[in-house]
Amino acid sequence: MRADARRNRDRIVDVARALFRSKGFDAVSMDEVAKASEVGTGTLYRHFPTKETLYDAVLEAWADKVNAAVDAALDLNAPARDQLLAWLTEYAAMLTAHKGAAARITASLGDPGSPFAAKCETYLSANRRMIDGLGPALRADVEPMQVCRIVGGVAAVADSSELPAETMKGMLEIVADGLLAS
Amino acid sequence: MRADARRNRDRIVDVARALFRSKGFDAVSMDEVAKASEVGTGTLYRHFPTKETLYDAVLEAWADKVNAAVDAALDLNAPARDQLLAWLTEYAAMLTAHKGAAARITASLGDPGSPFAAKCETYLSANRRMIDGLGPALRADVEPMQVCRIVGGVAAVADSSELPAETMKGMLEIVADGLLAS
DNA sequence: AACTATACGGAGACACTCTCCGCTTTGCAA
DNA sequence: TTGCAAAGCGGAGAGTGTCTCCGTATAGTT
Repeated sequence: MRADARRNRDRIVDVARALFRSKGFDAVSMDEVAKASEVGTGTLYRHFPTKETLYDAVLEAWADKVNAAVDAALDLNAPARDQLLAWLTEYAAMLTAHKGAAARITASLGDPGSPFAAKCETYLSANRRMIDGLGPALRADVEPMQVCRIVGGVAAVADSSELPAETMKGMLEIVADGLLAS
Repeated sequence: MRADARRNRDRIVDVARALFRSKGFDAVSMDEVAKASEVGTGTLYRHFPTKETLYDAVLEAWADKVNAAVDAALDLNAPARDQLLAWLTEYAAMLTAHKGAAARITASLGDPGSPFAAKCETYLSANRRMIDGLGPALRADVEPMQVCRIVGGVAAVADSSELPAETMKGMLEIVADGLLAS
């Protein structure tokens, strides 16, 4: 990749990240990203064929954070319920960090053709690790995909309704108790 | 309202219901509704100022069904868990009956200005009745709004990913167990 | 039958995603 | 250094969507 292209690409991602974070995915137009990045729309679309691929690039750094959160929760010297709740809270918080991200990512959970497919894999394996780590404390039949979908759904609602963390906590407690062996 | 206006309005709602049901909210344009209803777009927008108000009119008959479902679940001669699960299943099924409805309705849960505000009230009071009916079988602090949001979130995911009923059932069992007193 | 309030309908304003293609720049090779 | 092909740039505009404006037509009353 030519140096000017590299520079433009990096600047676009930085600018887009700031815009998406402050205004939400839907409220930011590609023209707006192009203008703020001081490139033409053609340049923008050369680097990112669709708006979603741009979003994917913006969210690139998440994978590392996800795995770190699993480790942190499992290392917690606390009952399984607290470990689980810590992870779910962190997981939901990451999903709602960008307005509009939770619904979009969660919706593409079963779709290998989605631009978010790689991120979904990361989430699934993180939940797999969490489930394995907690072992028999959880109900026997729980699947990573189920956790991804339930928490993703709750996070999407919280995101679109802009719920406070406190409200979120109450719902995650219900989900956590449902996931634990009874 | 003039007779021709009444006729047009009714026809628009019928046509729109069929279109939304078969193709989903997002995949149907207002032009398409107007054309299929054999009216101009101006006429369509006179009756329904926004696409969402049209959707609201299309979903008008739901309120009755919701209350009937609560009664049916409470009348069930079965353990509380089964009653709860029956209601949650029915509730989620109604939300996913129209593609795209679950996310839209659930997102407007706290917003009194939404065109779906009346429907949200219906759902909330239905869940209130269910919670009261099940009494101490449920965890003490559960709120109707929490149930609406959690089940709405799960339904929205199931809707967007077109999950089979079986997959849905597994997730609702987790939610139900989380709602029950432990 | 005349008249007026009401309703109709479609052209088009505006916003958005994404494409096409002529022009410019970069980086390599002579 | 200079020339040149490949790579990149940028913006006009195509296509599609929601929604508005306003001249025309019609229902219902007198």
